[in-house]
Amino acid sequence: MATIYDIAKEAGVSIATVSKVINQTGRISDKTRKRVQDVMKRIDYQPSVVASALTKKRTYTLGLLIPDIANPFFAEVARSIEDHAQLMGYSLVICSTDNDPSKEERYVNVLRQKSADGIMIATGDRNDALMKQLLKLKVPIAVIAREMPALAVDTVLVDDYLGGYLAASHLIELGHRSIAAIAEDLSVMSSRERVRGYRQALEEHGIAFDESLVAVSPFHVEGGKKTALNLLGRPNPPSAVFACNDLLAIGVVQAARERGLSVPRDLSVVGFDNTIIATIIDPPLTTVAQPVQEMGSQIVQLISQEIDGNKSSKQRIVLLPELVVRGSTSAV
Amino acid sequence: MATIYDIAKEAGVSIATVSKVINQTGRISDKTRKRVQDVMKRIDYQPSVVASALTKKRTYTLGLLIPDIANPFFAEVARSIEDHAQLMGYSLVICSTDNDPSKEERYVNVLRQKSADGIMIATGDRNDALMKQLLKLKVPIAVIAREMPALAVDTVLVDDYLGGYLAASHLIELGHRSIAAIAEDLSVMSSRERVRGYRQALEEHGIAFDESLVAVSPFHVEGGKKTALNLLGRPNPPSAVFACNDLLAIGVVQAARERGLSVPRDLSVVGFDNTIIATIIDPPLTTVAQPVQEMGSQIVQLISQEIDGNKSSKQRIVLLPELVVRGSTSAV
DNA sequence: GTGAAAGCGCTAACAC
DNA sequence: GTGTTAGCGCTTTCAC
Repeated sequence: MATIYDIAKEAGVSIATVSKVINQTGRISDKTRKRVQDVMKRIDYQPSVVASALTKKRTYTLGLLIPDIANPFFAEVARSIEDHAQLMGYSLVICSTDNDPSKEERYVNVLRQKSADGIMIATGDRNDALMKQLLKLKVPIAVIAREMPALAVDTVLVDDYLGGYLAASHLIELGHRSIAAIAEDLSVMSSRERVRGYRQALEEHGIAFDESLVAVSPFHVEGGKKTALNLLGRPNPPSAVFACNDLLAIGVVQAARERGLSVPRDLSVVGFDNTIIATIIDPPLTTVAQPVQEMGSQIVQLISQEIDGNKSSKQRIVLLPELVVRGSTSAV
Repeated sequence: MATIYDIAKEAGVSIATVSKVINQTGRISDKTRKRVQDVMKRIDYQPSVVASALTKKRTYTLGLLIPDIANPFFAEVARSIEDHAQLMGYSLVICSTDNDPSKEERYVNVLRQKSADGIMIATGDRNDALMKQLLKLKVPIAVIAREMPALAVDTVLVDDYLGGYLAASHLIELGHRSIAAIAEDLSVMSSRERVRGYRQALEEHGIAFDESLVAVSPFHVEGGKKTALNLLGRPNPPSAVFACNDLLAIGVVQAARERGLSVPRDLSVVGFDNTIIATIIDPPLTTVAQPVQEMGSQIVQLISQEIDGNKSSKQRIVLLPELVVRGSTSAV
């Protein structure tokens, strides 16, 4: 690998001069700049970020903590973040934690050792100890698609409450009165908010809230299916289900099928996230869309401001979800 | 951030000693080792990888070039690679290139500047210039799920030919005689091989190969759908379709539905990859499974050996695909 | 406009 | 067993 010394020698200047043309700092005559640039191009010289990081204290690397990159929703979020990060000159290190606090901690330590410029977090609601630590260490962090109510931290998320409200309202307008909800995990804020929005819609329309219609499920297809099978096996099964994410919703659709029910004729289903999956299944899923592109853009914005230090106070950016009506819902 | 000097001072030793306990090199008495370790723990000291990288020439970072992390197949591959990389002490920088040579080049330059220890490539078949360059630069590389026939480079992939053969044989055994194939892109080796396997199966069973039944399509759902609509609109539509990946297969299923055909009663469909999507749709998709876990494990193995230099020659590891029979295929 | 030199946090050779 | 010291490839002051 060529170093700055090779370039300097070849161009007949000092390494300081080369450094200045690389970083476009100081004042260099057009003539020497051109000469240096030519040499760099000819040698195919790539300045070492690791060397410059040592003095500049910048690695141009961002960590992304997510539950699982193989989960379609988070994969889409990651892609959006990657693109925006790239535009701002950052690379992305992905860290799939499975929401496991010990993996979270291990990954955070790796990111610290590698001097990541910032860490974006979409995992570990329960683990606010982690974030407190990061905050104390002054590591720039930003949270996406999660809510950390008690912590002063930059956040971008969707209005989950509104999302739940939109989903339930849609079903109510279609004439449904017995609407179940399947949540991922009520200890997770966003899940709770979605259910709260659902409940609010019911109440506004004078529908009594039935606690037993709210179920909690592991957040994958199987979980949704099992939970829905229970719900549908009740004496008075619901005519519609609001699932807190698309994977759960698919599970509900599968459960309906297994019970010999047709979606949407016998059972309406609304999901959440609007992942690729929602468009792929049959019937296509009515779901609450998160503006993933915008979220990626905003979080990269937030963390890069945080890194640059031109940021007086923390922000919480709340984006509005949108209901996407497809084929999995219909009038009773 | 605490440095090695802080630890040394606090523990009353030299920085060399601290370095030795960090790296478990040299000989240190148990007593001083313990003292140093205690201090490190107390201060929550994280050794700087960027500083050590400068002398060790190791960043413990691997680049992963893929078409799109939001594509379920590649997301699953990435997850597998991430896990195995982590076990070997490496972090993963993901680079979604959209198969765009200019993005590939940009990402490769970033990875070089950051001194990534190695680059894993699952993108850009056409772009063997890129790989030649990397090879010449002595950057450790390994290719996954792609084939670079003319290049001496470590590779792990599935036997695509066998995969196509398995898919077609399955359909033939079910009594199908008019079997279409939809390929992603015939300039891509793996696609070509899958079609070749399909063709071989036909010939072995004395079924005349009909060129017009092989179609090429953009590799997403919409593409598969459009292509399948054409195929199904022919005077003698096929009774079965082998699609070269699950996304295309979904498109075929959607097309069938649009034509009022039932899958598998009127049309059998086989996919490739066995992504989460195959299990989610209705009917669940019969598909050729790639052993994603094993592939991730193998490629990390290969590249880490390459990095460590204990590797005399390049290898090409060919894993065997397996047909997973689900509900999208049936006898004619 | 340009260059000399100190220093970023660490490793590794060598001395003791 | 432990410490001294010269780099690793770059940035940044400060002189000229």
